[in-house]
Amino acid sequence: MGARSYGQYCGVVTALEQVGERWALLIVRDLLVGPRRYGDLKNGLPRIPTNILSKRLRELQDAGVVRRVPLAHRGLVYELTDRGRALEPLMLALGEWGFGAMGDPDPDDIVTLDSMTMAFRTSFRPGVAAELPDTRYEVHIGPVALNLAVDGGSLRVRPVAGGPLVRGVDGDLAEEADADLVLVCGPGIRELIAGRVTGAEAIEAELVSVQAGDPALLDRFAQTFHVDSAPAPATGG
Amino acid sequence: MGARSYGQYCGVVTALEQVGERWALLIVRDLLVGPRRYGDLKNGLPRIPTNILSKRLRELQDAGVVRRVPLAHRGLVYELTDRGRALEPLMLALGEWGFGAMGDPDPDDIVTLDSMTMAFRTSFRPGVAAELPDTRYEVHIGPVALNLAVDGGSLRVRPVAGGPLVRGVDGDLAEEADADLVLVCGPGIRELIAGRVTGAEAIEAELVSVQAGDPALLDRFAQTFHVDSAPAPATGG
DNA sequence: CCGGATCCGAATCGATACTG
DNA sequence: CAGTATCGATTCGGATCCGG
Repeated sequence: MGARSYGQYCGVVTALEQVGERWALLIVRDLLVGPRRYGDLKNGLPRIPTNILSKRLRELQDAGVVRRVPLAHRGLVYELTDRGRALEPLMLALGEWGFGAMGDPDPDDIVTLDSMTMAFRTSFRPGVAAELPDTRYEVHIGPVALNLAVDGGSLRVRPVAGGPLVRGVDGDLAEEADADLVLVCGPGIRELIAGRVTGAEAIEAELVSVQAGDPALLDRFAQTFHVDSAPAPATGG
Repeated sequence: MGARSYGQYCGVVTALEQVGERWALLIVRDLLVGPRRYGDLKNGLPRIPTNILSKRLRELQDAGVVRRVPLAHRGLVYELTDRGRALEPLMLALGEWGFGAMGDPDPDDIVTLDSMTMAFRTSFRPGVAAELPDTRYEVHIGPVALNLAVDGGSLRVRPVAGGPLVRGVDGDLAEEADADLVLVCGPGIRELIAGRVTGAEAIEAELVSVQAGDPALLDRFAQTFHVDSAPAPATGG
């Protein structure tokens, strides 16, 4: 038994020993979005030391969470195994709980494509969405631009091709026209997702700005993507 | 922003910064069972250095997860705030995922009352239990003895009064008679909870030993307390 | 005994530089 | 691109000590 073991025979301990080290779950978070190269991960986690990234990837492979896959021509990607993908419910629970503690960003906090992708997956409510018309949202938040396609009770999150707001200058508006609602927002979007403001209030307070589409769709957006600020503990304990 | 910050504006990061440090979630795990004194926590986590326990408790208070409550006469207990209790779904997800990676215990791994209590909460299936007759189980696993009272779709886990198997010598069998099934088991109980063996097979392989009650109830136990070895990832991503 | 605080060696982490 | 090597800064772990 390693000196760094928690020394208990318990599922929680086993989990923490496999994915509880610093940075490990953030690597998993990004890999839940899709396979990533070493450099992608490094870019998505700018403050991770490269030696730690390397070490964690080896540990995650040893734990059977991550797999190394050679790419067709050259290079390679890391991807989650089935066991790694089974961490998704845990990741969503973590993001949901953390949402309730988010304040305003520190001056040099960054926002990444993968973290926002998982954030929208976290707040997505399939049951509610299934009762609403299919809708496509385009959300710009800082340097990140995402396309959210709600289709029945399922959600697909993709980066907007061409990046944030650099389209349109040469007439390539095909995709933008695709979205029913195009939003530009900042951290204040939390208020909308937490249900602390209505769509109209969010626009009024300039928490979000509607670039295209019917502003009334903002309330549908808020119903679809919602996190309770004070999640109720599970019953039956 | 601290040098130890992950530097991202993201719910997962916020959560990890509040409860992602070493030992923090194990403290929360034990507090999910009930309020605990400093010495209780130290006992339940024998390998935690006392300075770390002290530091974590302060951090968890700063994060609004834990509260310090003076006791009636003297002493004090730590207890979870509402926000701390909201970590229960996360904890169950962690325990469930970790269950699938548990092997046999290391020679000096220990088992504690609180970790086993959370383990049974993790594997409890309210929906299944509601379809089955109410049942009371008494489970002895190493030094730990628990009483599991399944009542409709809810579960109550309590330590067996008097501790493990020291009752009976003086005729105090009132509580034991209360249980419909009394089990003594070791790590092999995993096989039963994972559904890899039937109740009869578990007895045959000596994974569990039935001290009292109808051995046929073992299958009801396995239906009630069950963890899928390969949990399916959530859909809709 | 309870609830910590203090001290110190060992291990880990973070930042930067460097290599196939 | 995909890491390894190195080294100072932190944190962790283990033990001891202290006040009530």
